[in-house]
Order: sequence, then C-alpha cells, then structure tokens
Amino acid sequence: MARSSTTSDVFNAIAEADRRAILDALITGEKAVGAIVDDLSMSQPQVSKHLHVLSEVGLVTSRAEGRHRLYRLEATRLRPMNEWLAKYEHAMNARLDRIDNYLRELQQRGEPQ
Amino acid sequence: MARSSTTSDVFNAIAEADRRAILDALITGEKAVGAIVDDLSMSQPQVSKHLHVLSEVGLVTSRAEGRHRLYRLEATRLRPMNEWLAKYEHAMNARLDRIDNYLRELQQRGEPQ
DNA sequence: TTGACATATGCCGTTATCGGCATATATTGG
DNA sequence: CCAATATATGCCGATAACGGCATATGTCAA
Repeated sequence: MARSSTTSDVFNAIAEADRRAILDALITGEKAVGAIVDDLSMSQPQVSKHLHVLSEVGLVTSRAEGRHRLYRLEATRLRPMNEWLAKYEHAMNARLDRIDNYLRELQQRGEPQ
Repeated sequence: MARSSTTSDVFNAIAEADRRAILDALITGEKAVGAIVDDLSMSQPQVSKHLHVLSEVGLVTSRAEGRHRLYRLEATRLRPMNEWLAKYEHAMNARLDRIDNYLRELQQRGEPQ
C-alpha cells in the first residue's frame, strides 16, 4: 500500500508544492489555465493535471468562458486543515508566550523602582 | 519524478493521516513509542518509521529515558503551514463575511424605521 | 468547413511511498 | 554475562505519484 491517494483529501492534495503555487496564483481571483501556465512557468499538461487533482478535492471549481476555462479558488475547503492546525495553536505559540511572560516580568520588576 | 520527498517538508510529512494521528497523540505531552502503538493500534515498526519521518522535518524530537524513547511534539514547526493558510483566511471566511454584511445591512435598514 | 487556439487525456518510465515481516540494536535487571 | 523489554532498520512487493510527450477534445473566427 502506498500513501493514500492524492485525490482523497485536502492534506494530500496540498502536499505538492506546485499545487500550493497554483492555489496561491488563484488568490487574486479566477484565472484561465493558460494564465497559470504563464505565471508559474509549468507545462500546460502539468497545470491541467494539478488542477484536476485540486478539483477532485474541491479546492477549485471551474467554468467555461469561450474557449478558456476559468478556475476559481474554493478556500472553504481548507477549513479541515485550519481546524486540524487550530489544535496546535497553543503549543505553537508556547515559545512566544514564554517570551511575552518574560518581558512582562522584566517590566514588573522595573516598575517598582 | 514523484512527489517531493516526504521527509523534505512539513506539508508532505503531514499528508499521511497516521502521522497526523501520531502528532495528535503527542499533544498531551511526551510519549514513548509503545504508548503510541497502544493508543493508535498501529504496528510498532510502522510507528517508529512515521516518527522517523516526523523527526526529519523537526515535528517531533526525542530523548532517551531508560530503555524507552520519549517523543515530544515540536508544534513550532507547524508555523509554515499556519502562515501558508493565513493567506487564505480571508477567502475562507468570505461566505461568513457576506452573511455578516447581509445581517448588518438588514439591521441598518431596520433601524431608521 | 477549416484552421488556429485552449485545455484535457492517455501512455510511459522513473521514483517514492507504505505496510509487513524479520532482525538488529540498545538498555535494564538478575 | 544473559534474558527480556523497547525501539530501530533493512528488505520486499504492491501501489501510485509525477513529468514529458503526443494527441484528443472543444471552441471560436473567417
């Protein structure tokens, strides 16, 4: 058995740097495949395939516009990641909290004098 | 060429559900390999290998304690993901914002009367 | 209709991944 | 030192991912 299919969940879809780049490129709004190809200088089939994967997990949707196909970011689908990460928020800021407390401590020690 | 090595960056390390489960198991604090094996009912070699991967990207660290090896979560390493996700925060909440605006609008229209 | 442009698909070779199993490597207690 | 416990590693077979290239599909314009 290999890694669970890339098309099965958002975490896998996003594991690929090129796909993250594509999503990044779509932040500013809808874009045609060709535009993405130009922006990221990847091959057209490569972009189409990545878009297919992203589409399978719902991270992008598309609509036809003449002979172009416009892809749109569906950021809502990133929620699962966001929620998973949220569990670590506290631990992630532990160091900062410690620095913060340290600074507060310094300040308190300074004030009396 | 396949997907960039699982040991190269956090996004790939986390693409595997079992590894996320391991990290989740470590949220409450240090744990020995055996404890994780029991908690998640995965095979011992499987857990060891996943821990190895997680360790390569710095998501966990370990220390020896007798014949046990205690693994510890290094949540700080999740920052890159957090930052990447932050870019989508706005788009992710767009729908909520829209509802919010709508409600605000309703309220304003109601007030004058 | 024909031809040009835009995008999707199919096939191929290479490479990584993953789990299972057996086994190597500590470490401790007697 | 030896046996038992705890963990790490190495090898294997199966699977799927990725990029490249050629080509199919679709759409417009003249």
